[in-house]
Amino acid sequence: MKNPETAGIRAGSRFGRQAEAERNDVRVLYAARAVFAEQGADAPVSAIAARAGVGIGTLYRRYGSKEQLLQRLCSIGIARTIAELGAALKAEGTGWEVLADYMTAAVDARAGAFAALAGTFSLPEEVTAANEQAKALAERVLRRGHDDGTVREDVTTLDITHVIEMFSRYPRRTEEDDHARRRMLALTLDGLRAPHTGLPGPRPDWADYHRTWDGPDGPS
Amino acid sequence: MKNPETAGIRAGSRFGRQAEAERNDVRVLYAARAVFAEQGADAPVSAIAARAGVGIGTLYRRYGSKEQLLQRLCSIGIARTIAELGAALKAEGTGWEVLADYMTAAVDARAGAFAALAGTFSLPEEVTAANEQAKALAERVLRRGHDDGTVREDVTTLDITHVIEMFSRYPRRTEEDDHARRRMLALTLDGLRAPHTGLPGPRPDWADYHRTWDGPDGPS
DNA sequence: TCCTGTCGGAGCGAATCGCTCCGATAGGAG
DNA sequence: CTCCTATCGGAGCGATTCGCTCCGACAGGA
Repeated sequence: MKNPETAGIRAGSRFGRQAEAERNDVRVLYAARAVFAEQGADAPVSAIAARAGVGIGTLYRRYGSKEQLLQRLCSIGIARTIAELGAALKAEGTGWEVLADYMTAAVDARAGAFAALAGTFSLPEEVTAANEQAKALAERVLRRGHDDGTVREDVTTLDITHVIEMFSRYPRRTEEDDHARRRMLALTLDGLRAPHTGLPGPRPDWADYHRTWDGPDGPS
Repeated sequence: MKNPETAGIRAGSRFGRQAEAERNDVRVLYAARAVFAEQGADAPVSAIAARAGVGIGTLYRRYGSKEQLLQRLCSIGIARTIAELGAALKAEGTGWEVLADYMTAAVDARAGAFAALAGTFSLPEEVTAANEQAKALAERVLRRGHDDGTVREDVTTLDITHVIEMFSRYPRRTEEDDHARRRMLALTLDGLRAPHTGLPGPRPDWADYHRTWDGPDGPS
């Protein structure tokens, strides 16, 4: 690591400690995405380190602060969103189908999870620029649905953004949470058009719901 | 207050300090509902006291703990929900219209706001009993929509509950939040049926949205 | 004037969090 | 094998926050 040219370029080192460091980098990123997705963006950094199977010190050597880690995740997330929007533009199917697929993928990836702390940390300039790009792409995807008459005319891309953000924030503590979220998203997506299709999966179960309120130790 | 028969019965004292104490009781309840609605149920007790224009000591003399205050609010909330469901059963209109009105009112009142902390505090027995009653009433309201064919057959009352809870948790920091929430709820409600009606209000504005991310001091 | 009950908030103890610092250790060079 | 260096893991610090207690101030009623 004494050669400054290779500093920050990690794709080449494959053996020994450098390889471990490299693995830890991506493990931390995956863990951070998962933990922030499950517990919200004010989750403790220690939880991320634990999830990654890594010490706190290791985490902080890569990402100088929690804010920098969040920025890195935002950067990755918006890049992914842009890629998916680009793919949606080339995809086959009606405008509604393409839009629904994109929104489903975005919610699954929690693309709007960080909207909850809007204004609490600064966004890298590249991210705000990428956001503009994503907005323009989304406009084109939505227009396609408007043009072929499969998406109602009175929805805008900002409505789409709000929906993705709200569903991204929905908790995922249990499988029932996932199930409920998918059904609600299907409802909302059907609200974008007519006629309706069926809701996904079996009907939700009140027993599972009650377990959530009872806590892990059964009813009080 | 030396007569035990009048202890806890406050509707009679109208003058002096007892009247002030009485006013403070309801001001605290209103403030608690508002603060929990805006900041979530983990909002600090001091914020409630400040909102009510009351000292913390005054608040704690009425409600021995934050948990008791939450329980009181749950009790009031479920009673209100039951009353609205009863009214919905007698209301005129199609099954979808009645259901949509009820759900809109429930979301406006944040009837599902406390679901976020399910399992973190114990529910009074009366509340769990009232919940069962509300569930039965909701079943009848939904059945009406199924019977007259205005509500799709594959939604259940638990779906309705999930929708109310999710929208109840949606933040309300600005008017734009309210606006976005109303539009999304209209979308989801339309997802319950066909054909569609229009979304409420003007189209959302990206400029307002950006202000949220920029924070109170403008863009970075 | 005195007493009773109410009010408001300073502040305590506990819990949590972001982050630093350092001893332990694994791997490569000689 | 020995030594050196880069990396790892986590104890713990300082700051912050929160629920709650405690007490001095004070407004009526007798």
